[in-house]
Amino acid sequence: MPDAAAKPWGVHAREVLARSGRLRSGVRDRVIDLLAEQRCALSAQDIEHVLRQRGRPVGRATVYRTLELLVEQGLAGRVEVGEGIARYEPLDPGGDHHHHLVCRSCGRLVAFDDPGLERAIKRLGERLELQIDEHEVLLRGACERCRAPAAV
Amino acid sequence: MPDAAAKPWGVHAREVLARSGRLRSGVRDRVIDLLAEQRCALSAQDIEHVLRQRGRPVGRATVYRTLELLVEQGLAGRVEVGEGIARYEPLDPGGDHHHHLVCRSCGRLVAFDDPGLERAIKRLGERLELQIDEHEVLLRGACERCRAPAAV
DNA sequence: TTGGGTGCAAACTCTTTGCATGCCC
DNA sequence: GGGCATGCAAAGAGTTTGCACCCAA
Repeated sequence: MPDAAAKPWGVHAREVLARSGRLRSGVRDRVIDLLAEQRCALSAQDIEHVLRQRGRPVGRATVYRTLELLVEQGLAGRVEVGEGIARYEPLDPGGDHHHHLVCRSCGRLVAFDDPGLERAIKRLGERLELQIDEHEVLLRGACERCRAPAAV
Repeated sequence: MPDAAAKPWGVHAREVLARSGRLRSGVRDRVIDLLAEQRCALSAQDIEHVLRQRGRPVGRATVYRTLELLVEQGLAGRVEVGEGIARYEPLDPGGDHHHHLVCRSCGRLVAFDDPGLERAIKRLGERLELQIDEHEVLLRGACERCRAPAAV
């Protein structure tokens, strides 16, 4: 998730791409801006749809290629929530990260972070003979909206 | 993972299916037996290949239908490690569960369990306004074999 | 001008579905 | 005999690739 207090993610992303020798382009700018607006992950198709709705249609292949590039450069993360679709989200350059809950009722993806969980995973890595480079926690259940529909 | 000390998973699975009014069949028996042998998850294609190698070719559709049935009945679990392929593993009737590490070098899936991790997730559910029905933890890194190749 | 970027369409992979045939009870 | 189970092939969904055209530097 972008850290608004420091440098906006979009700016950071463009800098990293420029530094890696990539040309700047309209499509990449639009994809980056769209991701920068998000609080959570979007699928490639979401991105294609939104950009089309905004009157800036983009080729599907280009969306995938741009996302691949962002992931390669460590700018975006790929989240797999199952069902065979990948979602992408901006990654905090500071290294902070979070996990997701997929709501069974509304399908919404809710982000959260939890130091206790991080600690448990760190200890686990020490306990086992494993080297853990990355971890992903996915919860399935009901989000706060769907859990207490009457309260809303 | 099957609990060998109690009733073998394969026996349990056949009983559950029979109780739910399903016909017994050769293909289902073979898929159940193959899963029962495994220490960890297999993909639908793995299953198809192994059964073909054993001289008992099975239609792809039937494999998927059988796996779907096992998941429906709570007998098997679907593990999504990304890359768009689903893997299936026998589920301990006792409710015990574990998580996985995908090895970056050899692609092996290693199962592990960790009470600390379970506790952290339980607390997390209490802390947030979320109802957590299920959780999945996926680690990526190096398994013990690939981490210390010289030691083996 | 030139090499990277883009879009279209076709290819690919994993999975699901339709339908005729086969087998269990 | 009746219905579920099976297999084949075709359909689907998401993603990747090939290739000709376009644009930024």
